[in-house]
Amino acid sequence: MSVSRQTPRLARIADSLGVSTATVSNALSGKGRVSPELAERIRATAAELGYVPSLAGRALRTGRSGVLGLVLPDIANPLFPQIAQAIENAAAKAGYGVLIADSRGQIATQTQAIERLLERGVDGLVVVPRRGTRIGQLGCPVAVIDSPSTPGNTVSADHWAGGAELGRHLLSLGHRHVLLVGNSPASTVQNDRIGGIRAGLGKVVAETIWIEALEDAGGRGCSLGLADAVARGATAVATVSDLIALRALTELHHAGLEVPRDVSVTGFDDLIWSSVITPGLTTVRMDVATIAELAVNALMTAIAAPSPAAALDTETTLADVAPGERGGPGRSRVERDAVVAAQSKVPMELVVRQSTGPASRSHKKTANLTVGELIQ
Amino acid sequence: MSVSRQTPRLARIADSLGVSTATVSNALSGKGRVSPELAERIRATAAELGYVPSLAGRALRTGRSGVLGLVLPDIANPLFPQIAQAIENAAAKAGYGVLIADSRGQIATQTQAIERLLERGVDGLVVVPRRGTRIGQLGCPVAVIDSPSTPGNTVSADHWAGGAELGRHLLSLGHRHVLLVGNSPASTVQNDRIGGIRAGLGKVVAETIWIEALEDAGGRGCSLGLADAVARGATAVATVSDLIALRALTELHHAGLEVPRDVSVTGFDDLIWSSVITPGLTTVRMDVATIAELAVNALMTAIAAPSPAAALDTETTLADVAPGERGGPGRSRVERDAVVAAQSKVPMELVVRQSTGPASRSHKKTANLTVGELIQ
DNA sequence: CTGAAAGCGCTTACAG
DNA sequence: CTGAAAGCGCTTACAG
Repeated sequence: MSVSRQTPRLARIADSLGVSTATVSNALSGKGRVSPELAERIRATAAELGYVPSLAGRALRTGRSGVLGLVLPDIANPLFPQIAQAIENAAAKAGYGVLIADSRGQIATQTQAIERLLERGVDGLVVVPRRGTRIGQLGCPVAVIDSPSTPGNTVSADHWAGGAELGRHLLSLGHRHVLLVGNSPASTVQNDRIGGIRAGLGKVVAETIWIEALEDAGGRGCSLGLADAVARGATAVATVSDLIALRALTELHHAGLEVPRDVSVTGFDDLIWSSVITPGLTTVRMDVATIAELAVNALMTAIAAPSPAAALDTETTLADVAPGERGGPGRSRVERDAVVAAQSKVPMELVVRQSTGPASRSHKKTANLTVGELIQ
Repeated sequence: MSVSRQTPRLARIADSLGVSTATVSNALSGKGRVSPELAERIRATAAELGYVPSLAGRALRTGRSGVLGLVLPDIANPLFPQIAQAIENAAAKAGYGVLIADSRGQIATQTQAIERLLERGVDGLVVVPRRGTRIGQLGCPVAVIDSPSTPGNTVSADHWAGGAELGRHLLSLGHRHVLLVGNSPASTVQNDRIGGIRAGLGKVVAETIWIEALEDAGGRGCSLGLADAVARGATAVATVSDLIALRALTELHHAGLEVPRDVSVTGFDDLIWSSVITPGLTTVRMDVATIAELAVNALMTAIAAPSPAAALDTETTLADVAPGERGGPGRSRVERDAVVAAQSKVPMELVVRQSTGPASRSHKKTANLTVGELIQ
């Protein structure tokens, strides 16, 4: 591990070379106002001295912190690590740091989280909003990662297309009666996924159940009635997330139904354990890296541009800028105010594993008794 | 959502009240050098104007960024969300932000991640180190979250005690032959957990298998030989993580063994889905909130103290401080250099669910055939 | 109790 | 091509 040492400042480099700090700054930032030779010498000394620029000084002068904020809805969502990693990655590439905040369940907390990040002077915000929340003008560029159905400007996976591909997959396996399982109808992501699956399935009978509604009636962790659905003729259970798929898998198992022999099961997200379990879960994966890159790049553009992005937004608060406050260092953040304008959809990828198989009608109701149970 | 507005600076408050910025600063920071009445008026105007201090200005002046860095080993580890949330939470309480970085698989990346955070001027670092990595002197206070067996200064869950409690639980259920499943013998956390379980089990036969070794031979996702172990007389499979437990659960299921009737299964960590599956997984939960608080508080102490914490560490690099560089704003970070000294162990909590039950010897080998299979 | 002044480290017009 | 100067917003001795 590196041994700590006295971090020299710009002035020290300037002193040791007998030049001005301005020249050192120019040389290091590569703006080309310095002769190539001098620039080279300066870079060499900087490297030798182990110079690390003070972000605080730069931030104060430029009015930019070099930091992005990441606001997550429910950190308990296992998708979080993927997103956080991808964003951090993309941000690092752009030379930015990532400050995290989560809105832990509460809707009010989301606002506070954003507020905190804003107070810390983030240059931009990546928000994965809570269900039913809309992110408005915030005082800095914002990229929203959500469903494409979300009104406003977002970057997201094409949940609908992913669902459609999954639907076609099930259709091609001969499934003609599919049970769709979502968690909350308030989620646009889930609605997109279900809508896509339905479209992919075409005329296939597809009934949808929402866990939230079931649990309101039957209590947390209540049965999803999967065995009943199978008894009624369903040959596949398509869920909107791997987490729900896991619950379905075990409920079916508990009912003595075997996957995929008796019934196929699918998820969404390709969470870490989806490939570990037996049978492996057929699921749909989003390209988080690409989504993160789009979001971060959009922010970078908005941050770099003085205000053009804001011009694309009708609700921009440019008028709020006090006259005589324009330009110069430390200029109001309002001028860069903008919600990232590009609405992008990133394709999803179907991952077929063993949890889906041909629809079979041969399944016997008695299959839910094991030999052991018969003997006892 | 809040409408963005021109953020006024200290001077504006000072101007509008006809006082000096020094007085405003003093009033707002509550250092008590201002008459109560004036202080009150200042606070009122600040609130009215929507004053938000510039962290950049403060950072530059005080030499402190108000930000902590969080370095995570493998962000894919599902434990990450819990830790990240807990740290963010604890940091927010202390008025600190959290900058994330992950070492994505590579060991070298961990060093880079730390470096990046350091360059951003974090005041302290919380590191969950990669297996086999040791975190040395870094140039700022560091709190390591790992196993208590890790040499050096750490805060962690008492994995050993948690394992012991689990072992006693299995013992009390009558288990006399337990299979322990770990991932890598290089992990001190896993060794602690397994050591604890063994201790709790007392004289019970306990064999340990390491997945890493198995997969080196049998390939990724190979069988863990659980059914064989059961055939040899094992009545319980105790794993070092819920993720492994999930794999065990499905492998056992696949082999036609029923949990907990034929064999009990336990995990560690109480991941989100552990209560969702059927049967619910018996596991051991760490008090992440407490761990995070200890880590953050330790950092706060080290940050506040000029250097005392460093004095506790024999490897401190105090000697590196250039003479004449002590004290004053912007003073070298080296002086605050310190690895948090307190080695703390936080108790873990056993969560008993349906995946563990009494040891039963009555299990029939034929149980892995379902009626359906017999008929076909 | 209050204020004038200095300075943290940087970048950016502006002059030369 | 290079430098002197100003200033981002804050806090902290130091005087009064």
